[in-house]
Amino acid sequence: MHTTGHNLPRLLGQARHWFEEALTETLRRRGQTPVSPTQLQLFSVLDEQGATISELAQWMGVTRQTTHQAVHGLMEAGLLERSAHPESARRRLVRRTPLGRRLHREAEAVLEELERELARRIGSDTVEQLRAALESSWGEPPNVDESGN
Amino acid sequence: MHTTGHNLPRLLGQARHWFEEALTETLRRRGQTPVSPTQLQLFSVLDEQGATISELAQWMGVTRQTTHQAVHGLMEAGLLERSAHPESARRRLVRRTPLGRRLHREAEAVLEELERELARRIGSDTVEQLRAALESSWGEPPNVDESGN
DNA sequence: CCAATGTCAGCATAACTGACATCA
DNA sequence: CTGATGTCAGTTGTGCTGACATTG
Repeated sequence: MHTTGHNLPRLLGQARHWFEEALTETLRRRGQTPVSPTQLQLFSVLDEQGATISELAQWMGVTRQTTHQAVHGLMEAGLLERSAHPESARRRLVRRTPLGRRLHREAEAVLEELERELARRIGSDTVEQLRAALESSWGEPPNVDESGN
Repeated sequence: MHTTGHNLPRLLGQARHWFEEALTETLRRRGQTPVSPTQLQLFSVLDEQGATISELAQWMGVTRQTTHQAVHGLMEAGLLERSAHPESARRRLVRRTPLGRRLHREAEAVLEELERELARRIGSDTVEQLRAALESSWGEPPNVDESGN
């Protein structure tokens, strides 16, 4: 693996890749509708009540335009639908279709199974510590320089 | 932040983004030669002895072609150079130029400082546990299904 | 008029596949 | 000849910015 032991961002990237590789490969082998990592991420931030494109964009940390195109792709795949927003005419509510809900549940289940498998390999306490560290409030990315920091 | 608390891959992605954002922004503000995240990754896997493109590709987990184009960009920026390989004429050794070595050292220093800052925010023991979890041997991405697993 | 929202169009980057020349 | 290596070319996906219509 050539793990130098150093370089935290690279280790984080590899870990994320481990999950995404296993998840998309599993869904693919089950013959599920193909979804990109980005689309899966959008899926995971969407709750049952639905949300607007702008809200989704904020939660994902990307632009409205990027979100728009991801939503568009998922609508074409029949996994999302838009309906009128109850509070305003210029907002549209994005929600999962029944098919989308099925895929979402399946993906969540796979992720949970992956986490259990990981716990079997490196220990459940290690996984818990990993999760705890990642869920801590890291705050904004700092400036290392003399300024504010 | 809308952290649902769940979804490990997303948490991993955010954490990696925290580092990369801070690193590239810091280097940019210092007026360093602009380098993309991919190029920084290539830099971090390259050791002092140099390596061939194929080796770099394996270490990064991408194709030879992708690696080739990243190396090409870094050569144009004057950060890498190629020399003849001592063992074979068809292989070329990729190495850092003196300028490249400077940038590499600087980036490493920034990453270390970022890790210290993170320790200040979430606790040094938490960071140590994070690193320990990531450095554990996760093995190959598993198949969740009935097959081999 | 102003601000937020959604949309369309175009661009940049970085990954991929395919094809091919070279050389041990 | 075969396989590994490096390279060139083309394609795709995904992010971005800019511009704009709509609406509260």
